Amino acid sequence: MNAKTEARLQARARIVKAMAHPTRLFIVDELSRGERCVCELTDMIGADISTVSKHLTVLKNAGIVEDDKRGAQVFYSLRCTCILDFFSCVESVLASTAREQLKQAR
Amino acid sequence: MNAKTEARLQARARIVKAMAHPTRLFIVDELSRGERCVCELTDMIGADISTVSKHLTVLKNAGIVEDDKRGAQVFYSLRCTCILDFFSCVESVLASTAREQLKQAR
DNA sequence: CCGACGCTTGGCGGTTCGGCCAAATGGTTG
DNA sequence: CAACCATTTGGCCGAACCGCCAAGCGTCGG
Repeated sequence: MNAKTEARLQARARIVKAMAHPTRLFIVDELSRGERCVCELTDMIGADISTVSKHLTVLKNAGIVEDDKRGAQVFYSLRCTCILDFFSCVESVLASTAREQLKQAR
Repeated sequence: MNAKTEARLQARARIVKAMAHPTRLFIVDELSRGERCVCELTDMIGADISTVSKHLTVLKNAGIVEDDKRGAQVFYSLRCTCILDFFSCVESVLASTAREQLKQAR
């Protein structure tokens, strides 16, 4: 495995890792319906605001969301709606697993 | 966030987490070209064989790959080629980030 | 200018991850 | 059966992750 391949894999892994958490998946899904400020997301998630803020930082560092300060509030939005394709990819795997388990049970 | 939503998010996160490592991304990419035994993958990756075996276990538990013992060897293959859509999703984000950075530089 | 609000940052404790080594398992061969 | 091969499993240890709390910082209203 050469250095170039390695670098590309790490770049990809950085994106995937940023998505690899239930709360962050929720945030991405929610932002797909429009921008939200931190407190709105915090209300929905029900965790400490600092926790949510850190999740948002992770997504921002991965280039998945962007922030927009307006007054005292910070609004987050998806930087690239193509990230939503992730969900259908994941659902395909889940569906395929479910199918397989049904077959086993029969 | 109700229990049902929570459960769905965790199911999704399990899949995404299983992909969230450079070596495992490599394995999935390699398996997209056909089944491989553990030693073949180990040669390409250049890590300890036990390390590779554990990565494969992670992918198997997530339902992404399946194993087939034939004699002393174990051949792994993708259980669901839809997982390859992941790569294009990730590449879209990377491309969009790259575009943005070019714009900044200008 | 002071207090309240919205958010981020630092830090701590606990859990999980990731790598290697060593040992165990299972299959094949002589 | 013994030696050997391919692979898995257990264990260790350092690194990374996650959640909360506390403190810091910019903004707004009075």
